[in-house]
This record gives sequence, C-alpha cells and structure tokens, in this order.
Amino acid sequence: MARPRNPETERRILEIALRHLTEEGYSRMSVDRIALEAGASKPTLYRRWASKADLAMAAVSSLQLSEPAVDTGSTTGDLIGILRNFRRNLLRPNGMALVGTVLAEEAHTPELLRLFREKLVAPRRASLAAVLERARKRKELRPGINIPAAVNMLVGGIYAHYLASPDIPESYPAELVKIVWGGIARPVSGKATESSR
Amino acid sequence: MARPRNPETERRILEIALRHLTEEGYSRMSVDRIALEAGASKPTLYRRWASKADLAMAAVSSLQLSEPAVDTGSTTGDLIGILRNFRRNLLRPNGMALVGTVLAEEAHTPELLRLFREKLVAPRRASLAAVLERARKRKELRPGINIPAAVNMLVGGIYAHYLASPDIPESYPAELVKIVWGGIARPVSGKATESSR
Amino acid sequence: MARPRNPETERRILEIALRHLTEEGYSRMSVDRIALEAGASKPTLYRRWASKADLAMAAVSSLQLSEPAVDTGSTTGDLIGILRNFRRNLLRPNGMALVGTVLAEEAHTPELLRLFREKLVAPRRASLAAVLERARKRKELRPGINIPAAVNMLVGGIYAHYLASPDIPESYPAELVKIVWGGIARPVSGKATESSR
Amino acid sequence: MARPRNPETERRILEIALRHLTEEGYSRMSVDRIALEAGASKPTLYRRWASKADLAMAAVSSLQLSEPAVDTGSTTGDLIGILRNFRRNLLRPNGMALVGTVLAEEAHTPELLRLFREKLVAPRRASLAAVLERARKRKELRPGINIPAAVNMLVGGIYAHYLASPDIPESYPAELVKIVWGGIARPVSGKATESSR
DNA sequence: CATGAATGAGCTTTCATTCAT
DNA sequence: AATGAATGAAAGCTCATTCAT
Repeated sequence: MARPRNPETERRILEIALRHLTEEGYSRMSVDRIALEAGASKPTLYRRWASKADLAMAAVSSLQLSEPAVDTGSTTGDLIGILRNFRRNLLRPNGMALVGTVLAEEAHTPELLRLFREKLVAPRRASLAAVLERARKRKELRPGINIPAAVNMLVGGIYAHYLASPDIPESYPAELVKIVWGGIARPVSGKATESSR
Repeated sequence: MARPRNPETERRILEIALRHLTEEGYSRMSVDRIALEAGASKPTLYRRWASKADLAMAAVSSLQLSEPAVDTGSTTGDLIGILRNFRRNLLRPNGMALVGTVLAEEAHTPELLRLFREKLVAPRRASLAAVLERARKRKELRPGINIPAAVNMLVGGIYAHYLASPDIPESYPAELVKIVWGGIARPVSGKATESSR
Repeated sequence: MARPRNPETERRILEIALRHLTEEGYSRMSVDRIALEAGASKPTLYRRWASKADLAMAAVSSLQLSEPAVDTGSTTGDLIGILRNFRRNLLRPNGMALVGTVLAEEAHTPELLRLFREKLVAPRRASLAAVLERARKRKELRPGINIPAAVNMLVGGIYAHYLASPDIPESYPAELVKIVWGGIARPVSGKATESSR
Repeated sequence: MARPRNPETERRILEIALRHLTEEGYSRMSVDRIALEAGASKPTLYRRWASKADLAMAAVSSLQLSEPAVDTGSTTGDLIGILRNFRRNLLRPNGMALVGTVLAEEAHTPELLRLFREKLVAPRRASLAAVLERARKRKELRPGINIPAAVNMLVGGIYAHYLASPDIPESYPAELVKIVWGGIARPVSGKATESSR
C-alpha cells in the first residue's frame, strides 16, 4: 500500500558507492557526492544504510568474484588460467585500490576487511583450492602437501609482484605455477613436469 | 640573524606524521593534529613541506627496513628467519595498514607507493634474493630458477595468508619455505630436503 | 469504507509528544521520533495535526492539572498542601523544562504559552485563589487584599527558589505561607498566627 | 609575534550569540548564522569556543545585570524600585525567553542554567537581600524572618504574574511589596506600614 | 485512511591552506 | 623563521514536510 522502493535506485547507489570506495578510498568517499551522482537525496541513502560505514559495507557486500570459470583439463593449466584472470583484474585501473582501502581501514572499520575476505578473497582461494584438491584425488600431489599454503603462494606471488613492480608480464602466472608445482607435485619417473600438461 | 631550523623538530614531525599515516590512513591524517602533537605551528610544517602530500611522502621516505640481519648458515634457515621477521612486523598493530594506505592512495598520490617500494619493499626483497643468489652460487638451485618469482612467492605467501585470515601461525614461514624450496632446489639423491636443515 | 481513526493511537501520540516536548524542548522534539515511537507513520500524524507546532500545542492541550485536591480545614493548611504538590511536581525530573520550553518558544509559537497558561497555570492559581476567597468570606483576611497578587507570591516563591537553587526543602512551602499569611491575614488579638493552624 | 586576535570580533560574536540564544532558543541558535552575521568564518568561532554549547555558555557568561542602582532611602521604596526595574526588563521583547531557554536546556546543557544563576539571578537577589539586611539592622523586621524566602516572593511574584498573564501593571511591584512587607515588618504601634515610607 | 519513500534545507564540525605579525 | 588567526569548502547526518501508492 505504501509507495514502493525503487530497487534500481538501490543498485545504482551501491554501484556508485563501490566505485567511489575503490577510486577514492573510504574516507574520501562522500555520501553527498554519491547521492548527487545517483540522482537521489541524502536521506534516501540514510534510509537504507544507517551510516557511511554501513553503505561502504553494503557496497563491498555487493561485490562478486566475476571471473570466468576455468577448465583446461590439466591441473597446472587451470591454475595458470585462474591466475591470469586474477592478474588481469589487478592490472585494471584501481585494481589494487580496494584491497588497499580495506587494509588501510582495518583499524577503523574492520568489517570492510571481513566482507572483502568473504566476497572476493575466499571465492578465489576456493577455486584454486578446488583445483588442487582434485589434483590430490588424482594422486598428482605429494602426500602431506598443505593446500592453503600453496594457494597463498600462488595468489600472494601475484600480490607481491605488484607490490614490487606494477608491471606483471603475461607469462608470469605460468612461472609462478611452475615453481609451486615443482614444490608440490609428486615426482614422476621420466620428465618431472609431465603431469602439468 | 635568522633563526636556524631545528633538525630535531623535523625528525619529530616526520615521526608523528608517519604514525598518523599508518594509524589513520592518508586522508584522515591531519596536518592540524600533527602540528599540535609536534608542538609546532602549521606554517612551520608548510615551510618545510609544500603540502600534506609532500609531508606524507617525506614520512614514508624516512622509513627504513629495521629488521635484524639473519644468518643461520643454511639457505632455508635464512629464508625462514627473514620471513619470521616479516610475519612479526605484519602482525603488529596496524602492521598492514601502511601497505593498505599506499595502495589505496595510488591513484591520488602515486609517489607514496613508489617510495614505499623503494624504502621497504625493495630492501626486504633484496635480502631474500641475496640468500637465493648465494644458494645459486652454491649450486643448491636447479638451473633456470627465476629468483624474483621465488621471492614473490615467499613474501606474497605471507601477504596472501594475512588477506585470507589474520592469524598466521608461527610455523607458517617454514611451511612456505618448504614448498618453495621443493620447487627450486636441485633434487639430491638421498633425502630430498637435506639441504634445508 | 474508510478506515476510522483510532482514538487510542491519537492519545498515545500525544502522550509521547508531550514527553518529548518536556524532555527535549520544542525544537529538539522530532516528529520522526514521535512517529517511530508511536508505531505510526508521519503522514498519520500530519493528517491529525497540521504541523509540528500544532502537535506540540495539542500535547500541551492534553495536559491537565492532575494534583490531588487538598482540604485540611484551615486556610494555611490548604495553601501549604497545594504548594507542596506544586513543589513535588517541579522537582520531578524535567519538572521545570516544560515551563522553560513554552517561555523560550513564546516568540515563535506563542500558542504554547497561551495553552500552558490555560491548562496548567490557571487551574493551579484558581485552586489557590479559591482557598483565599473562602478565607475572605470567613473574614480571615484584611480588607483590600489583592488575592491574585498573593497567589503570585505563593506560586512565584516556588519558581524563584528553583531559579535560585534547585534544592527546595520540604519545609519551604510552609515558610512561604507563613510570610504571605502574615501579610494578608487580619491581625487577631492574642497570637497573631493562630488562624494558620 | 603572531597575528593578534581581534578582541572586537570576540565581543561582537558574543553579543550576536546572546541575541540569537535569547530570540531563538539554544537549539535554533545557529553557529552558521552567528558567524555570518558577525562577518567571521565558522572556524574563527570554533577556534575560540570548542562547541556550540561552549559558545552559548560564553554568551550567558558575558551577561551582566545592568540595572541602575536604587536608593530611595526607605526599605519599601528600594524594594519597589528594584522590582520595577525587573518588571521593565521582563516586559522587553524576549525578556523572558532567556529564562525559558536555560530552563528548557537544563537536561542537555545544565551549565547554562548555572551560569544564568550566577550572572543574573544571584546579583538581583543579592541587591534585594541587601536592602532587607539593612532593614533588619535597622530593626525594621520582625525577628526570625527568612530573608531569602522573602526575596523569592518578591522576585517570584513578578515571574508568576508573567506566567499567568503578560500584562503586569506598573503599580504591581508596589502591591507585591505591600503584602510582603506586611508579612515581615515589625508591627508598629500607630500605622502599620509607617516604616515603608 | 494509512503507509513508506523522497526531498531540500539545515545542522555542527573539521579540513588544508594562507595571511598578518 | 615562526607564529596564531583566519578562511572557503566540504564533511556526515537529521529535520519537517510532501508525494505516490
């Protein structure tokens, strides 16, 4: 009976908020400007989210890991594919800014980091871990391999490269995988990396 | 006749600025508060640094990697030692905040990231690389190993763990090194990880 | 077919509005919060009262002097009894706040003061005046006594004490009455204050 | 050596603030408008007073009871003179508004009432009390008279009249004094009010 | 009749920076 | 060289009121 809320507005606000959060960081992100850009009034925002922090959290919550699924048949091929997607995302403009923001805000708004973990970090880790689990089932891994640690090295290898230098070559994911694979794959008689084809 | 600048004041201001930058992030860092805390007036700051950005950059510039040198005799022992120091630093309160800030500000103040790379990232990478270079000279590495990539995996393995979960166990550096070492060390007849002792 | 108004709702809203008016003052009293607390929507309020000022006036209008009737037999006893009730009301938390509010708002919303006079001030004055009128009929008063002025001194003696210091002793009403009575009672041969027992 | 503060600005701001506080009440008083009207910027105000409440308190603090001294020679003449001044002040536009405001704000900003008591209420009471003390020394009063209570009735008689009706006749102070004096003066043989000349 | 959504204007406060001394 | 004062701009948030359903 009451006037219905426009769901499109909501979506648009979150999209703009996420952009501002990414491009400007949390404290530069301005509720005023988001409202202006969304063509809404500030109370319209405050009716939906109780505070700026709430809005930022909702924006991060709306994130979804939107990377194409990868299935090349081979374990190393899948790992490389996933890391290539990751690399591409990171190299987009402001690709690392959101990571930076949630880390920088940890002391003030720890929920941002928590949500970021849940929405972006965990899914990507899960897809890498799934590939490695499958490899384990196929007996491709040495026994006792710590899969999360391996995942950390793959993902972290990309982060660390960015932090050292923003120019990550396209071939770099394959290099990473090669080293990690060398550390976790069951040695085969014959050529050592045979199983990575 | 002119009053000379007091270098001690300068140092104190930078120290306070760095603390604020770390604890509050760039945009929450306030020149007003820094001046107040340093017992100086704002023009005193502006005479030395042309802007807030300049001051932040100077603060980052004043950073030094202050980790104890590590020398255990063995390659893997050294790697583990360096990563343990790294882990300890990261787990300090606000240990990741400065990384976050410089990443978050990349679009607005790219010099911050540049300086951070130069003052903190590069030295740590150099010390890890040096250990690996020495190992290469000692023929402990397989031929063709990409040392910077290995370094990325070590450092990045720590970063990635933090990003996934802030509880990094003390034993984790050793786990990382084990996997990486498996991927880069020359296989020995006899026990494979002999050289890591 | 039209839904009839719920008088209970109306009463509840006024009660809440009066509380807010008293505790927060007129300009801090928020229609939003009143609606929220009453479980009604704002248009529901605006349908009944044209504006915030209207609502506040209705709230004041709903006030009724709700003090127990006093009848001790003696004139001074009755006066003291009424003033004791008055004192007790004033010393309740926020007891003076509504007086303050209507005075403070006189320039903006003079109706508040008018209604306050009508609903609260006048009845109390009337009950004091009635006691004095009865005393006059009983020839207890000197001729020519200005009863409203005497009432003002009794009531005002309490106000003025509060304004000077919020700690009004329980015995104070009797003191007031003693002095006023000394000024208005017909002197008796024998003990002067005999009639005040 | 530093740029000096303009004391005139300070005075002007307080004067304007006091006017707003009186005319609009505390919560309608706007720092923005005060700054605008004073031709200063808001930070200029906030440099001097830490908050709106501080500013309001400073404004009340700057108050002075500015009533001409009264000395007619006789006790009742002095009392009447003082109350006439009081009446005139109260009947000025917004004469009661500040009283209302400080009472209305008691719950939120109790310092306002405290300062009001100190700066305005107490001095007026003191001047009335001084007259009565002098009368006591001259043996004009009955023994055991509670002077503060008598003061309350005089001052409060005015307040209460205002609260009942804003039209206080010029002759009213004399009426008040007559009754009070009847209640406190030592009865004289001959005409009872002789001493009030 | 009653509702939830929407709005423009307003609030107090803080910022980075410059001016006058 | 160094200071305290001043400033325009912008921030987050709340208000009384009206619109659309």
